[in-house]
Amino acid sequence: MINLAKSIFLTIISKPVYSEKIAMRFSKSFIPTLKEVPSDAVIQSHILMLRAGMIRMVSAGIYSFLPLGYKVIKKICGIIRREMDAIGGQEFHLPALNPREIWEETKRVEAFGDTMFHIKNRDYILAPTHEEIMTFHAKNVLKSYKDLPQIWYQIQTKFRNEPRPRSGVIRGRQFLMKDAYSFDSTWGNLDHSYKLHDKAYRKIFDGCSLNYFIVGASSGAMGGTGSEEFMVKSDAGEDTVAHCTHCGYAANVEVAESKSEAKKRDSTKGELKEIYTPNVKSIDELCAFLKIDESQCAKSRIYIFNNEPVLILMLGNDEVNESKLIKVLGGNVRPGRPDELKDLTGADAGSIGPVGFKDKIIADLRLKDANNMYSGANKNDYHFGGIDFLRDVKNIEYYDLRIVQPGEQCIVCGNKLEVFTAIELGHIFKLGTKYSEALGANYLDENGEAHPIIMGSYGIGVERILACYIEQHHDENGIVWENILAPFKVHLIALNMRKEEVEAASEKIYNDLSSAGVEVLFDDRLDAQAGFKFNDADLLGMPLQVIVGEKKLKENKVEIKVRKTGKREDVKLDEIIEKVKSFFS
RNA sequence: CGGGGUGUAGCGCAGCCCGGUUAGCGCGCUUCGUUCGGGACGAAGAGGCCGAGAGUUCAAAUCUCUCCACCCCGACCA
Repeated sequence: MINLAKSIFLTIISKPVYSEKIAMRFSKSFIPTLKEVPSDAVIQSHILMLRAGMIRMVSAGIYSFLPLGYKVIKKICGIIRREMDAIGGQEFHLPALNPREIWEETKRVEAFGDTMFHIKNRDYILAPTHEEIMTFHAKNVLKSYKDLPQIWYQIQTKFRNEPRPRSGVIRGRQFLMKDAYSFDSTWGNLDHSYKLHDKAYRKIFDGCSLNYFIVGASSGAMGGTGSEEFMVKSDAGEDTVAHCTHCGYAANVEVAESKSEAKKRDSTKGELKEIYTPNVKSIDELCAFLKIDESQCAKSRIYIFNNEPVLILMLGNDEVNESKLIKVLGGNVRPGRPDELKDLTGADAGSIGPVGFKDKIIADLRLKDANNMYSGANKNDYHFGGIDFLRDVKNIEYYDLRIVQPGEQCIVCGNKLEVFTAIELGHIFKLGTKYSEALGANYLDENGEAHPIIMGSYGIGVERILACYIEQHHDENGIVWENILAPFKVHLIALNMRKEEVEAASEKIYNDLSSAGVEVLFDDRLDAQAGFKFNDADLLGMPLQVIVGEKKLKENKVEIKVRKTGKREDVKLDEIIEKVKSFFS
């Protein structure tokens, strides 16, 4: 008797207050699909989200999620929560509206500049991220080493006044971010928290069936332990990265390096000689004219740094990487204008060279101490041959200045590098004590000494997961959902609801599926043509389509179509549930 | 912020150069009928401040100026 009462009680208290509706009728749902492609969408994920009735634009970079799209967002958030909770994360919900004062304390009002939204009639800002508020709470609560470590996270709306929103939901002015913050007492413990996030992030992106790779963001060398970016290859990407599929080396091209052989010094000592080279401008023309290899040529580029000219020498057709150049010189660099080139050297681009150049010269490492080189003679239509960088040019400084090209050898393993653009999905970052110091978030150690809490911050763009997923999982007919993120598992299509037997059979299947716990979207629209329903089903892309038509019903069968493969199979009415369940198991 | 482009019905567009009936077309929507396994057909409808403002003119979607919005390329991107 007591046991019975207990079990009833447990049943009552364990019943969830609310659970997501798993079955929907198309005729009663707001899923405004579009046949035509909206003119301002360019990339596939944007086009398909609009066409599938998942989102609508309100203003540049501001989108509404419609029920179908929001359903997927909720699933993504579910996966994120699962993995964040698994590493001990605790979910918060912080305000988006923040007092500006706290942002002044960390000097980030200035740092964000125009990217931050400011409220006009109060001293508030709309938060672009939440280091400040999280640290504010940490300061008030985490007083002792016994309170640490902590992992706090939230899934919440961020506001950034992007100068140019683009690619639909990928770069918006308002977007959802999962942001997490770790609080530790030692740097070693921070390493641990960081690794936990690294692991969780891999599980999240794997769980979402995304094909991604990881870039050490802080430096090109593999040792970038302080920060990693989780990236997805995409033409809509905003970062260009070099990636080695063999060993996993990945780096932003701004810092990427490859194995490129330096020009070796010849044992024979050539004489410096001026050569008449009429109308020869490019390296290729020079090679053709003199019948030499591009590895014997030094290309010259003139940049202006703080109003001072700098001659940059590159081997053959290597291109100058301006990011690397800026790093070397220290900012404020621009290419020289044609008139400046003429004034400085007496020649136009194509005939410029290091011999006799009076100002600063820096060269790419591949050229170090090279001899017997060809380069411009600072006189139109003339080049020098036999240049010895030790003998004929003085004070050259050497740096890595070149842009990595596709197909070059990986700096780590020597296999071929790919170069492509990518979207940043997530970023994990060892913050250290920047915010805890600025806001005075200290804890007391075992000896009663105060130390700033050591922090990490970890972000994921929620909508980007969705957009990248669609970028990677679609075909010419629409979206192709894998089981995990699909808004519904089954798209049940009644081909002609006006036929009694079709209506009766599909209603029964609908009820059976939903009571079996299968998420099902039932296209019960009365007057839509078969083709119309098929195309909508392919566009929306649920993994399995169950097609109920008059013909097959005569044999007590329906057709099941797998969206991804297009494979069709006839299934007996009383075997549908079993068939569907085995497909998803 | 620089360069380019576009704003006309819910969506996609024509008309604009060269001003002049009631501003059109396709999709979608409403009603009726016929269709019903790959975006059907017929008939009848509804729906517009032609992005906003100012100007030129007898007359402006159309010409001029200003502004705004949106898209693309670039710059920027904690």
